[in-house]
Amino acid sequence: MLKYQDVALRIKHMIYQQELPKGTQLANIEELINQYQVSRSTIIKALDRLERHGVIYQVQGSGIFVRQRKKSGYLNFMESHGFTVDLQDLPGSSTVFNVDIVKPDAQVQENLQCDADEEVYFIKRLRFVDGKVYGLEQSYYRKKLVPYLNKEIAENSIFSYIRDICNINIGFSDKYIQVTKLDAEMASYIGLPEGDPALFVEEIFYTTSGEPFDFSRVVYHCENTKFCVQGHAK
Amino acid sequence: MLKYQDVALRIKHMIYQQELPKGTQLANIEELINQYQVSRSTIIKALDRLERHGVIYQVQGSGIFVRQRKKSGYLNFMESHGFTVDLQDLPGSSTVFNVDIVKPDAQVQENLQCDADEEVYFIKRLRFVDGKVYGLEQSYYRKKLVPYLNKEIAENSIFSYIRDICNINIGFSDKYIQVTKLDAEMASYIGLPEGDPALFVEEIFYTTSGEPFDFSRVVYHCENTKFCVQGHAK
DNA sequence: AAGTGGTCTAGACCACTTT
DNA sequence: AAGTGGTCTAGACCACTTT
Repeated sequence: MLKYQDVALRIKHMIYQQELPKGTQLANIEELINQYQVSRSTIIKALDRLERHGVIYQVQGSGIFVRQRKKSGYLNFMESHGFTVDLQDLPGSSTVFNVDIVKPDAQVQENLQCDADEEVYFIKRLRFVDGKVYGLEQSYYRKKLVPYLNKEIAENSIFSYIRDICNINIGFSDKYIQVTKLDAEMASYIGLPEGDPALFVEEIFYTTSGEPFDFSRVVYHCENTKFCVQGHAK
Repeated sequence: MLKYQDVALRIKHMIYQQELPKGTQLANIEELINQYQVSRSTIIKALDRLERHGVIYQVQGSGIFVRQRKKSGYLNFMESHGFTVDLQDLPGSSTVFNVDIVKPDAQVQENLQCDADEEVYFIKRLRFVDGKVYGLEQSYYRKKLVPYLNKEIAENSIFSYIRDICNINIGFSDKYIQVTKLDAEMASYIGLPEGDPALFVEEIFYTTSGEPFDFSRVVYHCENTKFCVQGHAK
């Protein structure tokens, strides 16, 4: 584990375990250097990370402060699929309908940057958080990069499997977001009336080396899913 | 202007002006050090910024590459209000209905962390991008921090005014996102049928020193606004 | 083995806020 | 004037990929 990651984690845990309220000032940089026995740059890198994740904010000339935690009941929009996992994660599960090997249609080809004859896994599953439906996911994985998948894996976390078993490093993603009305089929899966509003997100996931390995479409249940994004001008 | 900001901008401009396609490899770090005559750390900080903004991706041991640009027709969700402005910005305008000084109700008090007797500006405006309605915005600004506002300012960019004239440094924000159905009033403003789906975003903006100065609610036109988020695991 | 990005350090100096 | 975070440098060494 890298030093700056370790320091960032320890500071984050300290804030959450002690339940420091928003606005609480932390020790200054000199003190943090002594506490963690690392260089100034390493402390600054750790603090930068925490700032970008909405844990703290730094004020030049003044100090380092605890930021307000997101209101409860909202999912973290940036971490909703695969990226760094939060501390207070809610329990999730899935009902899997399909795990098929198919040929990609034109749209999937374009998003996964692959040919018509390259095989891809197609998985359709209903996802639950805390016992409630939160969305219907339909995703395509390139077999070339994810050679094996089955129902059991899809019932748990596909992303942990991809990371830990396939040794794929997840690098970045492009998310495309819009709002739609549920059609009859979607409505029946989600358990809401046809025509109800829904958030529709298409996302392409890339490995750290820039290869797309997953294209997914998710329709979110409009009542059970609300999101939060803690942004930063930096 | 700071060196790393300058270097980041110059690299970004270079990529966009030369229209380098995705996957194009840039010069390596040693060469960049020579080209821009700054230290290794400054180059790395500049590249980090570009990576987080979705312009490039770096692969350890391999190189620095141009990332795919977001598909056209999608607004940048992270920069949709106040933060760094993109190059290819579309022209925006607003129709302003109210610029009133009011006392905050309970919810506004909570979000702006202020008392019931503190005065706030209440502004209601319909926003257009590229000639099309994209949302109805209702926002509250603390008079203590933004002492003066009028219709003319609200017809243009309130955030540029706040930054450049009020000398407020915009630091970070909390966004809360959900999907709803338009009620009769919203529908008439937006120009869509009642009951149509809409994205509803509440956002609290803070100064760099952590004071909330703006609480806003925006209802987005579901057909005219689609968003993109280019995320990164870092 | 050579090339490329990433981490980490010590230290000088700058920018901004608080006393 | 003192305190606090931010920038920038030169350089050693590590991790990973390509040749």
